[in-house]
Amino acid sequence: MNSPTELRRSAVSANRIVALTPRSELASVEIGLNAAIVAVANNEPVALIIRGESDVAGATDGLPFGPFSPREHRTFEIGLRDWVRAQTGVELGYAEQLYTFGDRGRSTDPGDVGPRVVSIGYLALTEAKSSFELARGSWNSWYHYFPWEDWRKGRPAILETVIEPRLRDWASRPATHVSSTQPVSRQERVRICFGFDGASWDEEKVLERFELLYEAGLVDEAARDGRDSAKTWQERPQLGTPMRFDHRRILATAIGRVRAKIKYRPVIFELMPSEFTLYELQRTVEAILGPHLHKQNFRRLVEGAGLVEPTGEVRMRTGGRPAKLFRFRREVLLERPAPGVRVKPGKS
Amino acid sequence: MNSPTELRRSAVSANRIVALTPRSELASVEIGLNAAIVAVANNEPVALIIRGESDVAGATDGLPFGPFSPREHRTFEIGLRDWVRAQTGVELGYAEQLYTFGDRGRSTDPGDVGPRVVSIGYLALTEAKSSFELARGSWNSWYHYFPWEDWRKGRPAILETVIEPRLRDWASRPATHVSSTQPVSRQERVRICFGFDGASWDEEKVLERFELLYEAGLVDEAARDGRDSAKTWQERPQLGTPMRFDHRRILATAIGRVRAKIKYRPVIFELMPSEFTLYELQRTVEAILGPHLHKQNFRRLVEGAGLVEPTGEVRMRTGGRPAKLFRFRREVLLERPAPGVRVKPGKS
DNA sequence: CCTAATATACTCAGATTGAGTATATGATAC
DNA sequence: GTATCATATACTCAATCTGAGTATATTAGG
Repeated sequence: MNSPTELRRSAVSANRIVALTPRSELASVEIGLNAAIVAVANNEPVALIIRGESDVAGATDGLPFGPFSPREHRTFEIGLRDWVRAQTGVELGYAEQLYTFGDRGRSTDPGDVGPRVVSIGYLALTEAKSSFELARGSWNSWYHYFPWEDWRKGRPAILETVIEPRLRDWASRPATHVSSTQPVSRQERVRICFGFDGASWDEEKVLERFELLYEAGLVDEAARDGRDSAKTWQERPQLGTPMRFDHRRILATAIGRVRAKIKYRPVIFELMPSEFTLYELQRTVEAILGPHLHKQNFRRLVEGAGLVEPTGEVRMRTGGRPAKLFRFRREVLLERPAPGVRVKPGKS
Repeated sequence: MNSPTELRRSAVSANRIVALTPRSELASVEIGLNAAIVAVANNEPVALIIRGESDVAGATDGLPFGPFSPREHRTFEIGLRDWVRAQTGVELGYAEQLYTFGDRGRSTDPGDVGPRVVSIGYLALTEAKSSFELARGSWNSWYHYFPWEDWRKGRPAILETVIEPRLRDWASRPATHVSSTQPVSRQERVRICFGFDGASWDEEKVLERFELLYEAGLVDEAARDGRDSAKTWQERPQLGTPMRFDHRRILATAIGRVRAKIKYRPVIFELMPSEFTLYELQRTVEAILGPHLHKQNFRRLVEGAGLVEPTGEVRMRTGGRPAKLFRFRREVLLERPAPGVRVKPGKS
C-alpha cells in the first residue's frame, strides 16, 4: 500500500558500496524479520503470538519472526509473507514496514563484535481467523502486554495505582547519565506520555510510553537487559506480560502505527469482513483506538466521506431495528487524497 | 524525537536468534546508512549531495552514506551522526529513520548469493549552513532531482509536455507481469499519483510518483537497473537528475515524509534560525510544501496554535512595515498532543 | 399491542476555515 | 517633509465542520 514495491536495488549499487568500504569495518550482521500481525476478534484487538521457550526473565511470548535469507527472497516483504505462511498458516494481506531496530544490548560485553541481529519490524493487518486455522501461535489481546493502553472502560486503574507513583519516583531521581542533549526533563516526559497533571492522553504514543517504562526499569525486559535502574526487579510488580527479545517494543510500535494510520488511511477495512454494519465498524475502530465514539457522528463521518456503500441487505437479530449492511468502497482511494476514519473521542 | 532512543536490544535476544537460525540460511549482509539531509536556503529546499564517480548510467550525485559498523556504534543513529560529521562537517540535529531498503537488483545474476547491501535511509533536518562550512558535498535544490514536484510557480510544465503523454502511453500497454494481486489499473495509478483528469495533486505522494516513473522506465535509474520497459532509454528525455544507487528513491521518501510531518509535528522549526518573522516561516513552509498559503490565515494558525512567541524585537528593512520577530515555543510539545503547521493550500 | 433495544434521521449551537477588506508603519522618491 | 509604495498586521464575515443532543423507525419478546 505505501511500501515501495517495485524498485529494485541495483547490483551495481551493491557492488559499489562494498568496493568503497574496507572489509574490516563491516562486522557481519544478520537480518531478522519480525511481524506484528494484528486483527480484531470479538471487539478485542489481538496480535498473533508464538509461544517459545522461556528466556532468562521467564518471558515466553513472542512475535512470529524469521531470518531474511537474501538467496531465497527478492524483497523483505516477500520473505516475510513466505515464512509467516509457512510458520502460522496465515496469508498476509496488508503489510507495511515499521522500523528497523539495531541497538546493541546494554549487557553486552563492550568488546563484543560478534554478529549482531538487526530486526526489521513489520505491521500486518488481517481479518481474525479462528484459532483452529492457525498452524501455530494464538491470537492474544494486545492489552495483555499493554494493560495501561486499554481505555475501553475508562482510565485503567493500573495507571493510578502502580504506574504513576513509580514513575514519579523515578522522575524525581536524577538521570544516571546527565545528557545535555536531553531537552525535556524526566518529569515532563512522564507527564506528557502518561497524561498526568491534566495533560491529555494521546493514544498514539504507545511506543513512547513503553520506552519510558523501560528506561525507568519498570518492565521485565529492562531488568533482563541489565538496565541499572532495574536492579531491584524482584520487588517490582509486573506491568503487562513481558515478551522475548525486543518484541514488546515492536508490538508497541505496531499499535501506535495502527492507531495513527486508521485516521488517514482506510486500513480499518483490512480488519473487517467484506460486509458489516456501521456499528460493527465502529466497535472495531474503538477496539483499536480505545475510547468511545459518538455513534451518530461516526456514521455521518463514515458515510459522508464515501468510505462505504450499502449492500442493500440488512442484518436481522441485532436486538432492535435491523442494521443495514455496508461494504468498503475501494474507489475512495481513487477519489480522495487521504481517506480515513477521522475520529476524535466523543460520548455515547 | 520520535525515534526509539533508549531501548537496547539485549545480547540475550541476539544470541537466541542466531542460535535458532541455521547458519547456512543466512547469507551475510552489509548495512549501509544513508542520510537525506534537508535544509532550506534562500527559500529553496535543498539536500546535502555528495558528488562521486559516475556510475554506468552517468549519475554522479548521491546522498552521504556510510557503513554501519556494530563494533563502533551502539545505535544506527549514533553511527549516522558520527560519519556525517566526519564526512561533511555537518552536526545533525533532528534525525529520524525513514525506511530500510533491501531489494535485490533485477540485473543481478539469479544465482547471486554474494553479500547484499541493506540500506537504512534516514531523514535529517538542519538549518542551512553556507557551503563554505561544508567539508564535503553541496546543497542542491531537491527540485533538481524532482522537477515535477516544484509547484511554486504553478503546475510544472514538464507534467503536460513530457510526463503525461509518456505515462499514458505506458498505462495503455499491458503490464508485463500480469499480477492478479494488483488491484488498481495502471491508468488509475497514474491518474491518482499525478493528478490527471481532474484528480487532485497530493504533495505527499513523492515516493509513489517516483516509483511509477521508475516502473514505467522513465527515469535513468530504471534503465541502469535493467528494467525491461526502459530498454529504449537513449530516446528518453531525462526526467530530473539521476542519482547513484537508489538514492533518488531515498530522497523521494524523505521529501514525502517532511511534507507530511510538518503538518502534525513542529519540525519546520528545525529548518529555521532561532529568530524569524512569520513571513519567513511561511516561505519556509511553502518551500517544502509547494503551493502558496494565505498569509493572514497562516499567521492566525501559527499564533493561535501557540507555536511561536514574539521576542519583542522587530526586523527593519523588510521593504515595508517592520516585522515582529518570533521564536519557537518549545513548550507546545508539552501542551498539545500533535502540534504542527496544519496548512492547506490557499491564495495569496 | 406494549415495551425494550437498537438503528437511523434530523437539529442546532459553537468552533473552525477560507477568503476578503482595512489599517499600521517604515523606506524611498521627489 | 510629504506622497507613495511595500510590506506587516488586524479585523470581518460567510460557509463549513463538529460535538452533542433529540426524535423517529423497526425489530423482538412478552
